[in-house]
Amino acid sequence: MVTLSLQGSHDHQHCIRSALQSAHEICQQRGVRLTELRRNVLEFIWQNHRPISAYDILPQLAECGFNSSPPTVYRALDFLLECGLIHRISSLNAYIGCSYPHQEHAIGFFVCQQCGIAEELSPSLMDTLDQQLSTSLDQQLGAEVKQHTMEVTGICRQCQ
Amino acid sequence: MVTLSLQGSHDHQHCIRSALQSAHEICQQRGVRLTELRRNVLEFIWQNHRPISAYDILPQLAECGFNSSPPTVYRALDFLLECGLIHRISSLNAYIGCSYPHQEHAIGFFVCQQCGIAEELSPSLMDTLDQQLSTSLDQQLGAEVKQHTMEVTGICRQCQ
DNA sequence: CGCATAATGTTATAACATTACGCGGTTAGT
DNA sequence: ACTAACCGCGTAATGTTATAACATTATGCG
Repeated sequence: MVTLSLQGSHDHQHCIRSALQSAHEICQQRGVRLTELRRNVLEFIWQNHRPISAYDILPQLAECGFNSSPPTVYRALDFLLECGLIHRISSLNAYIGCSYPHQEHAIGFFVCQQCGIAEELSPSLMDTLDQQLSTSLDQQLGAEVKQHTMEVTGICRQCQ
Repeated sequence: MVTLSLQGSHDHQHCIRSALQSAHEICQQRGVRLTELRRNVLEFIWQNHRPISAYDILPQLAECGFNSSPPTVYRALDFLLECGLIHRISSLNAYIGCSYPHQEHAIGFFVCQQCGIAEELSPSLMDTLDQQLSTSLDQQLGAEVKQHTMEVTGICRQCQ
């Protein structure tokens, strides 16, 4: 699933449905429960391709009649992160849906400085970078790479 | 200046002196003032190769007789960031001295999960990654890269 | 049913960062 | 030398993000 969110308009309802469907499959596969609360949080995150903060989710939970205190949303976020259904963009303290939930992959994002939209870097691109990195880090520092996250900022096509 | 902090023991006094010397030069060059407060903060950050949080710096400022309230330290941090003398590692909410203060460069770090030490990725490695990225992002998203930060975690040589 | 465990509710607090206002010293223009 | 503008810093208050600790409710299983 590739969202193409930066490549012009798209059927975002499709993104949402697809994300929920994937979540369903992955949770089933893992034997964990996609509860209503968790599904709601995931849906809020998928409202658009903009990273959303934990505290922006809280009032939306309140509207749906859920308890809305920080632990509630953070527990749901932790669960979704754990399942690889969402990612955290640490430079923004914000969360965003994973565009490639069915594959293990290194995590990277392009974030537009202007409009705030974010697009996940493709696993294949991340793989390429990964190889460069692993080799170089081993050579230069004798260090072993476990995981990496990458946050690139720039100007997206629409804003140019 | 390459710190080699992950490659075994090193003369850390040299790191500190070198960092302060560079800071002096760069500030002079830019026509900005490296005040006592700012120099002290830089020195605290260079105590070791571990990222340090803003709130860890505060009590140390207090010991030296400086005012110690958040704005004081954040102003100094902003100044040092602006001058490229330190970097912020956003996944840790922490700050660390720049190992390559004399060159403009993309910013990346290796962080050891075990011991917390951090090492800046060399500008040459970052350049290589940069090229990959710029090309791919242009092709895949039509987006233009302005800046990127990279945070890689793993196990350093000492901890292996 | 009765139990173990998972999920959520609730209260409080920790950790990180910024806004707003003011004051004293330095400096540039007249 | 006067003074207006700016810079660096002090201070108080507040905003934002995240977690700890404990209580309660829901779910699944023997």
